Amino acid sequence: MDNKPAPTRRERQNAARVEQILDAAIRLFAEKGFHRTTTRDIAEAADVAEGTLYNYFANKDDLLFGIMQRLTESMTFEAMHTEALPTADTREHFIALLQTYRDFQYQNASILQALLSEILANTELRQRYYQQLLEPSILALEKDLLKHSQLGQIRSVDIPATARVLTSIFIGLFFLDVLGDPMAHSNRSEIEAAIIALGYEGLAPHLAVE
Amino acid sequence: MDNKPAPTRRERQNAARVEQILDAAIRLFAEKGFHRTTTRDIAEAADVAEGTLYNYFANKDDLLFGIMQRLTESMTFEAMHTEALPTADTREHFIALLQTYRDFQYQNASILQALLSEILANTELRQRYYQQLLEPSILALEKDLLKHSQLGQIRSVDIPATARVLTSIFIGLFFLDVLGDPMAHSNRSEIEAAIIALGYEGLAPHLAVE
Amino acid sequence: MDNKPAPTRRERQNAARVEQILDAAIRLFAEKGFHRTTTRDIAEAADVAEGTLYNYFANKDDLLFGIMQRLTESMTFEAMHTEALPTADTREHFIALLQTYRDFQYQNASILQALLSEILANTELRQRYYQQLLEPSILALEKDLLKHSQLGQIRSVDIPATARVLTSIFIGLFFLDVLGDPMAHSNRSEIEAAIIALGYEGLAPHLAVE
Amino acid sequence: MDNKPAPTRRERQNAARVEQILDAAIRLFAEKGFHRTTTRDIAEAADVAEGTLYNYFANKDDLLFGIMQRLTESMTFEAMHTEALPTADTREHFIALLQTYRDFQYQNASILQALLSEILANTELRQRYYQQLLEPSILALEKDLLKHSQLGQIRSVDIPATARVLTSIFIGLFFLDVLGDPMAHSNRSEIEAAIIALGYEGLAPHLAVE
DNA sequence: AATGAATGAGTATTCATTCAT
DNA sequence: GATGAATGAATACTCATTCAT
Repeated sequence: MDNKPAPTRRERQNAARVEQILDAAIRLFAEKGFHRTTTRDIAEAADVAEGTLYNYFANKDDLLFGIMQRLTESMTFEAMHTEALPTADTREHFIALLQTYRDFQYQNASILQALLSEILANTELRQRYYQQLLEPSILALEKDLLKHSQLGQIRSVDIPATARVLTSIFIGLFFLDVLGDPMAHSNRSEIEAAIIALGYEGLAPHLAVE
Repeated sequence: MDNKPAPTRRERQNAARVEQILDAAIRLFAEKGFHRTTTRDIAEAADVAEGTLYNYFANKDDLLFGIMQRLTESMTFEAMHTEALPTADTREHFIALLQTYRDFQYQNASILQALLSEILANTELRQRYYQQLLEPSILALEKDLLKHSQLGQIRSVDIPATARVLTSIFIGLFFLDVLGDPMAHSNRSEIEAAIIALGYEGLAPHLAVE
Repeated sequence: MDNKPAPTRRERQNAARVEQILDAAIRLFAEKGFHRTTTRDIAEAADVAEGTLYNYFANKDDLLFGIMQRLTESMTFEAMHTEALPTADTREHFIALLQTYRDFQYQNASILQALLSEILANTELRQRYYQQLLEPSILALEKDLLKHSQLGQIRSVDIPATARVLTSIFIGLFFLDVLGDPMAHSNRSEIEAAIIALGYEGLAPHLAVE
Repeated sequence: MDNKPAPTRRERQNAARVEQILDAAIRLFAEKGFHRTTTRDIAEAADVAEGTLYNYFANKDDLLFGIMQRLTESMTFEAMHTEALPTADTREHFIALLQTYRDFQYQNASILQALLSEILANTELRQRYYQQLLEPSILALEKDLLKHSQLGQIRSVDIPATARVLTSIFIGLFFLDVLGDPMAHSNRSEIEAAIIALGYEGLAPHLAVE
């Protein structure tokens, strides 16, 4: 069934080198930003010679794309599997959804911080990020909302707009965390409770239908 | 009451130069990012000599702080005046609040884009941004929520957490816009309607109390 | 009559810097070749900072073009003025022509050596050299030969071909000199006599018409 | 008489590898020059690994010496055999001599172009070239001129100087060709006729002795 | 205050050469 | 012998900052 040939030793070594270099780059980019990190820094942190970087990445920018690539693969495998989440109880479903996003952010915190700054300043990276990660994520959310809407489990709303709002919450929270907001950093569960309270029950003084 | 002396011609000229330089820097930083913008670029765009920049700003980083300063003043004067917003009808109040944020983002779009990237990568700037802008904004929101909560106009919720969630929405939306999401860019009013629908009424299929 | 404004001090300084840098570059390129000369070498020899080079030349290649430019101007002013040479006695005329070429080569020996190597390897430089220097030189020679031919002072020959042969002699002699041929270096006058003997009287055992 | 043992298969393979590598190097050096050609380029063009180059040549410079060596062997076998040229008619003899030089240049055009640039910039190569190729060539020419002079077939001239002039013509013509002179490239036979007209009969309006 | 030429430390990238496999 | 990944010294070029005018 699996017709990929077993990777040769050389291929395994190559893959290991790529990981080794990306790990170092991610750490340093997250710490001090892309531009303040030199290729020498990366080489030292990865414990290879500077020239070796260029055997695996065409140039410094290409490291960013490599990091993006890793994030994309991470998302494909670990997040967005909303189908696997419990659907019977809608409230539970959204709680599970929140957890999925939170886990994704936690597991990729360094990568996200390493990328975010450059995403804002580098047009090509920005487009790749939107197309490979953000748009698919928004579309998955739309699909999920649509399903629950059709089942009558949520009120009829503007689904694309709502998907944007939810996505904004996740992005904004990550931002708040990076910016050092103590609560965003340490009280994530309370914030998630507030998201549920806000998004599911609403702020209005009302009576939810049982 | 106003004991500032009237600005002299010299002071007015100075202030004009500062604005002229900051305008150029904001435009260029927003366009291509802080690191890809050279002091020569800025000097040319501001129509002054490179050396002149250093008569008004200590160094290149200081331009960022100058931009931050301008943003802070903008916020102090234009946003956060939640007290001035109508309070009688809570729903109307929140709509007005959304407009306030939206106007602030629109009027300062270039500045925000110019700053955001570096805020994520520059520790000192990050801290200033949090202390001067984000924290006051969150606190104002908390105060506002508290007032409406005490008046019984909104349900009892975790106010600090809810303030973070609302702030995240605004930040995240700006992000989506910058990243090129077509809806975040062109259908802001629909998204704001979704925020109200989501945050005020909630997604749950319920009966709002009249 | 001269409507060029007198050069300002700054302009004079600029021109002086350009000369200072070109002098250094010529010397070093002639000594060790273009590729074995670093921009640091040039800066040191010219007694300026490395960055200063780039205030006057776009890049390292541009130094070659600057050197070419100087050679072109040198030729325009000093050589190719065959009209000024005595024409009454044809033999004398050709001797004077030889002297003109020799003087040009001597005065520009370093420049020529600095350029020749790269001319052979750099397509753009090669084309510029041919168009700006070699072709005009060949054409001037053709014109000169034509004049003497029409006056009946030389035999009827294939003028373009003969101009190429004469040009080849001058180029080839320079080459021999650079390559270290002792005679080409030290006995130029004997070689010039041989050129006259060869080219004017010919090798064939004959009787020249009086 | 030939006491070289027959080459073993190993030796033949070695020689073939050397040729394969030199062929690639010559082509690339001629195309883009020594310094703009990387060892990787050469290895790829020769279809061997970069490391393999170093089993046959000590370093990159050594490739130049290898190319020189090939040129020297080419000259030894193909050119300079002036003894074999017809001598009865002197004019015919010089025409045959020109052909010999022309053929040598045509057959070794790539090699010559590959070498010439570096010969001007690399002292050691320059000396080798002079000693192994140019000087022998000049001496052979001197010998030839001396023979014809003693036979009374050419006028009495300064033989070493004349040999230099003739050599210069051949070098200079190659140069003109490389530099893109259309006539030097396409009308070689006319130029050779001009050389004979110039060098044998002379430019002076005279009567050649039959 | 304004200028802009000069500075030189800093940096991404290249590439000849080595050497473990 | 052949390979090609690893190396790291070398280098062209940039750009924030200074300072003489």
